[in-house]
Amino acid sequence: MSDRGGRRSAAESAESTPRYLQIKQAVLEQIRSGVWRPGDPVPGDAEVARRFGCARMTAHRALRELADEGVIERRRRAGSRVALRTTRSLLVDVPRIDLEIEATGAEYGYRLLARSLGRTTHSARARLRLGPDGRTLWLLCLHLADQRPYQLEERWIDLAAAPAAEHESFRDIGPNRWLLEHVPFVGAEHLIRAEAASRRAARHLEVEPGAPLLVLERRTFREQRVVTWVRLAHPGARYVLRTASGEHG
Amino acid sequence: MSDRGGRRSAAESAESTPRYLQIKQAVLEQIRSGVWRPGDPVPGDAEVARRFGCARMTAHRALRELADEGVIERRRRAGSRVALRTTRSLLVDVPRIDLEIEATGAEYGYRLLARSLGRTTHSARARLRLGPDGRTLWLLCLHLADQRPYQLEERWIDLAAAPAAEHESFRDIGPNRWLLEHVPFVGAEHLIRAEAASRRAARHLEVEPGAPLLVLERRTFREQRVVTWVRLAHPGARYVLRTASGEHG
DNA sequence: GAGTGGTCTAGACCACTTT
DNA sequence: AAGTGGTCTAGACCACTCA
Repeated sequence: MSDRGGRRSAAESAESTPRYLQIKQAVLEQIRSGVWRPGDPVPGDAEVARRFGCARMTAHRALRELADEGVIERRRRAGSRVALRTTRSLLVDVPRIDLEIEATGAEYGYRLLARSLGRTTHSARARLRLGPDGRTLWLLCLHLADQRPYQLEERWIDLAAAPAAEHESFRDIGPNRWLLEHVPFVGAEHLIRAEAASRRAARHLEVEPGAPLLVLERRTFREQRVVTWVRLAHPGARYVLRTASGEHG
Repeated sequence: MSDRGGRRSAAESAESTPRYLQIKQAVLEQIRSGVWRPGDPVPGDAEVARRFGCARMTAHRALRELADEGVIERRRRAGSRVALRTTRSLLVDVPRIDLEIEATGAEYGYRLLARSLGRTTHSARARLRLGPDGRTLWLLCLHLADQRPYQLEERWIDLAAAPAAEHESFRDIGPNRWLLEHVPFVGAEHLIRAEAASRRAARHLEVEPGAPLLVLERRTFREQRVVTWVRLAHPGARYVLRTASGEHG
């Protein structure tokens, strides 16, 4: 009588694909093939439920997910339409550095280059939204893949937000991994830019000064406070960011 | 008797926030505050439904969305746990160039620098997955903000996938906008890298040769076929990519 | 005012995984 | 074998918005 829940006739679907996914795929197919173009109306909950012979909730879930993904736009009374996609959003994966390197089969290496308490620059203070009495820990680290420089990490940690960091040497464990394990759950804000390598960065990354670097800056939040700010620099010639799988066109 | 559907006692929630969102927020709060740490068990559908006095479907939706967002991990029989977040996924906004520039208050400008039929390089052929007889249109365009170079766009279009492009001059409309309006719906694949400016790119972007450029490459698909491949280069000193709003930490 | 989407329920069956 | 998540239903009420 049914294949995975509810009541569905066997004739309607020999597949085990959930009904709401079948609906999503059918709608996407209409859009992909160009039958329904941007701005065109899309059948609503009731119509889809009727066509597919399912409950409105099932049709609704399919259409709601398509709306969440930006494929269609839904408005009460006005109905649903194929979205006018003016912006593309792009889901980029930023894995933990050691796992990323080991995933390629290379050997991961880590070196702490410098560690300093209290030497807080003015700009770091601003980026951390630090008060005048705020204390920070500053770290400079190098991550290596098969003994070659892979990423230069410069980091500030607000010691009020993560006090335990003061007593951690960071000689054997990278700050990223340490923070992931010691700061529970956080939001983040990222910038991606291209920069010319400074003399210091060039020396550590073993590139020419002025060489292009792909730089990722991240501010990490916990309850409105900036816990840490980090700058991750990669030699441009050896590194790319890729979109995660899935359709985010 | 209820405030937005179903049956809910007024005492339970004077707010108009949907029940499933209240549940999501409550779970997130436990995780954010560190009460539930990565790897810790999270109450399942039935338990949440009991605690919040709602139907299991409502609890299920909240937990399912948290799982979709990567906050928790769910496994049958084993139950739900706070996710061990080893990778960060990062949602980057790539708006349509003209809207992006005009949003800053600057005047948008566009210039077609070159247009060529059939001059398909070997590497372009490979990137487009083109057969030996495939024909392409090649374009080089410059996008300006207040008369200053902002983005250099180099593009190949597979004429078999978008035949109408052959008869479009692209002198007055950018290929991005044209394609958005003429190719219905597509998937895409992105690369982000830092590169040193070639002589040609430097001349057009008015930077020194070798200056760092932030380069975004995009392959756009329609039904398994590559419709177009584009390389968007920005002067590193004047451009950053930002994450879209929301928590993707 | 009427139609559309948004949410909720109570119950149901199934699939998967661990015990 | 049992417990958990995954899906589905039929019905319901509400909110928003357009005509």
